[in-house]
Amino acid sequence: MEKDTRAKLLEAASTLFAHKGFAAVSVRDLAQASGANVAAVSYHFGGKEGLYHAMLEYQFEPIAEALERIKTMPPLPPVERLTLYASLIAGVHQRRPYLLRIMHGELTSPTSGLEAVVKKYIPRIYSFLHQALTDGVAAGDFRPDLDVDFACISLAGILNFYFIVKPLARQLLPVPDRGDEKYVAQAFAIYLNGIRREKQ
Amino acid sequence: MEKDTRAKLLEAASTLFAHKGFAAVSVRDLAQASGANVAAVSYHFGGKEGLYHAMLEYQFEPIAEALERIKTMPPLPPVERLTLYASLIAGVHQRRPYLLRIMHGELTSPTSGLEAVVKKYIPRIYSFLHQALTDGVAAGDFRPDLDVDFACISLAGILNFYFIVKPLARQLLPVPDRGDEKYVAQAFAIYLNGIRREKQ
DNA sequence: GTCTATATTGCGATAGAC
DNA sequence: GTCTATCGCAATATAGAC
Repeated sequence: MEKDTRAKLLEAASTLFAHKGFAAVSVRDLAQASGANVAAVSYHFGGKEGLYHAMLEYQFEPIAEALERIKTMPPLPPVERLTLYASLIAGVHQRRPYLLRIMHGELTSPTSGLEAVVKKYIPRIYSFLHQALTDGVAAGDFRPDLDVDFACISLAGILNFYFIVKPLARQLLPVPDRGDEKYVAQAFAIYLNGIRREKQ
Repeated sequence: MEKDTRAKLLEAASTLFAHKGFAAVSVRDLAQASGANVAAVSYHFGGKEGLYHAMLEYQFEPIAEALERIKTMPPLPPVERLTLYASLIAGVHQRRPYLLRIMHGELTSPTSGLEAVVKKYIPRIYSFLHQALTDGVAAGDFRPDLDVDFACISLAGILNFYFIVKPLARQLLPVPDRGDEKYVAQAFAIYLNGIRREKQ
């Protein structure tokens, strides 16, 4: 029980911060949920904020890995790149079920973690989408009048939103669980179909 | 300066809660931002939570009005109903620029306000979309294999996400401001084009 | 590395003067 | 209806024993 107090705190921090936000979670909550002592947070992470930032880095780990992997890949055709993004979102959500909630928590209610961690990753994801869409327009795959900046936001929105509302959707709305892949498949199909150049 | 202390508190509560979330805003913050006294929050709203709920109701006012208006309207064709929803989102955002942020704050980090206020409105909006999509599939406007539950989430996602990230997009990403209507027009076009039945 | 005990600060709420 | 002063409590953080 020595070294993995850190891991248990990161785990507890992920679920608690994801569900209630930074300000609504106390160090005592974290200690209790993880089975650690209150002092452990300061000892291992230098305080609540340090734990929060470490948790953010932990959550973004699969994103960072994926971005590195993509950099070493041979360039794909635009549609394949967008498809890769869609499957990336779904895949990352399997490994880090709270990442999207946490990230959007940072977007709606920014804390110091936005500057410290989140701002490192968002622009890189955005650039990837932007480039794919720009290339796709140039190649004639997508509508020539497409506003690429807006189209990036649309893709992120149509995919991310599902994972954010999913926990509450099942309690608020009559949405049966038919699987994340099914949602992503249909949403991405709608999007891709929507930005494609009209067949003449 | 008698009666409108209430209004000033509601105004300050809207911006502060929208930007930082319920837990991160103190009664002292609210008093200072509104020019009111700390005791005014308890006097007028029975406490911080009461003010928060009143603010939520105030934010949902345009939604409530719109839902009432729609109930008295003759039934529209499915595509028109979706179009109405899209323009409703844009129009409401003009009157209540913080509504979508606040609502999604409640979705990612639920407080008592979710049960008390938000849960009244979400299912009614969802039903409206669900019915329009179901009718559209039945009428042959939309793809017959469309999963209507998922398609509701997709439409909300593609539209709402923009308004949520807008404030930060301008600081994080190279997205120039080309107007909300332009975003909504393109995003809705993508969505509608995406769910339409393939021309044979 | 872990724990208890404690220092300090800030919180929400309200009693009571005006 | 507004304000000051204050109560009681919970927050983060840490000193020091183990």
